[in-house]
Amino acid sequence: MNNYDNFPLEKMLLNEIELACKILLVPSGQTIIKPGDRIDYIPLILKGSVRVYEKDPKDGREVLLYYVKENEPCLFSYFTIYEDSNSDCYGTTQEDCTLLMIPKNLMISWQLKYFSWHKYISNTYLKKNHLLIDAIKHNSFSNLEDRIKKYLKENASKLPGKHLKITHLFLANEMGTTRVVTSRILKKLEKRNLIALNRAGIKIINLLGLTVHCLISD
Amino acid sequence: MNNYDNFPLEKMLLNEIELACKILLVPSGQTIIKPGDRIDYIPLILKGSVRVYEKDPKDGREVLLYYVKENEPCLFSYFTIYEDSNSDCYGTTQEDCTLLMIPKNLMISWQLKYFSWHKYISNTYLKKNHLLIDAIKHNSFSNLEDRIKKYLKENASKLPGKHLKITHLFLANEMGTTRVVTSRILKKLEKRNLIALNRAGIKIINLLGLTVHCLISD
DNA sequence: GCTATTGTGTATCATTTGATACACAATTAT
DNA sequence: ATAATTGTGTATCAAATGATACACAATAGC
Repeated sequence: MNNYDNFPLEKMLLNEIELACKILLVPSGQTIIKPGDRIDYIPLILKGSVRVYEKDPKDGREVLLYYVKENEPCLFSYFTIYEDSNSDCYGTTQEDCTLLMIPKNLMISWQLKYFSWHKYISNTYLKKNHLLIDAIKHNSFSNLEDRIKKYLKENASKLPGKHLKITHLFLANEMGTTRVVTSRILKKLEKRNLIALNRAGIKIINLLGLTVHCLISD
Repeated sequence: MNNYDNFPLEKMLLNEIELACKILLVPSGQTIIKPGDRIDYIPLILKGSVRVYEKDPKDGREVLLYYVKENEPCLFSYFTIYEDSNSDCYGTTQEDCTLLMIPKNLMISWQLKYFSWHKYISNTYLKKNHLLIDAIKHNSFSNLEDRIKKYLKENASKLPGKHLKITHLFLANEMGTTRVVTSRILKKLEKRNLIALNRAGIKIINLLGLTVHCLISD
């Protein structure tokens, strides 16, 4: 009946949550946190997703850190629980979001009081940590083309018609590069018949295993 | 009197530690963990430091994730506490190390029983998380030259004579690139009188703020 | 309808990084 | 002492990426 009782948490904790937390509805595209913001509440995403990223001090180019998805707390802000520091990243909703706003001070006491909460938070940590490590590996190991291919595959696989409705600029930001470079690579992929491009987005035709080397030149 | 009582932990917990854990002495350069290894004990570094990194499946090039330093647990292995998965990174001692080996199962119960332990572990998490984020930003934002400069500055500042005793190959691995590229950039820095090179290592002469742009061409 | 904005294609050039090959000096092993 | 190994310098070429500029089509706003 509550929309936040799909967590693996004790009933008592769920009661506490209901008493202490408020629910916030945020439309898509809203920046809910930015560098310098003070954090008093930890948003936990009940519905939707949030993109966490930073910006280059010089040219404003974005660097994607990770996404926070459904039933996950926004740990970018959790970093500030023990010390009273402020955020140094951006968090922008990618869809319409339902956020459970948890008062910061309760987070700690719950960790000690409820094992389920402790485990839940720890696991989210671990997951995000793995994502960060993956990002590092991916940035270091792979060239842009492979990274774009992987991104397209991962994000389009479940979509109807494998059609990703994003712009080249958005993809460029996801990759931490510029629009021109992205368009160039996308065009190259289209010429090889791996994807189809049009103004509505990118349609994935055939992106097989990660390192399928093209034997036919161009 | 114990060499692990410099943690901000309760006396009772320290007693438990003494009862349950063994101390391991590991010489420098030893790989204490590698991909596939099963983890039953969490090493906590009492003395020394451990380099945590992964390797490119293709050409074996290394990617540095972070260092674990004194009084920190090796969280690369902590990832495997809740699930029984294995390591997927390397951990190599950089100096002679004294490790406190903590049985995996105790980690969880202590987190709930001792607030000091919980806080200690959480803070280590947060620190490593920040390091990972820094690594991502640094890989994306900066070119090799800036990254090398930053690395030299950070690592040589406290050394006698600001003299770093590392080889070009080692530095290349730290940067995730090849020896030739590293030598090339180091030579460039030497020509600008920022560093001095010799077989014994790299001596830092003058590496000022990160983005001091050189106005004199070459 | 017309105009402004947004998204895309593409050419050109510079820079960075990577790959390979080779020379040579210092150190270590035998 | 000689040979093997390790560490470094450097030249050459290729590939990837970045920067800039411009054209043009689709869309949105008026």
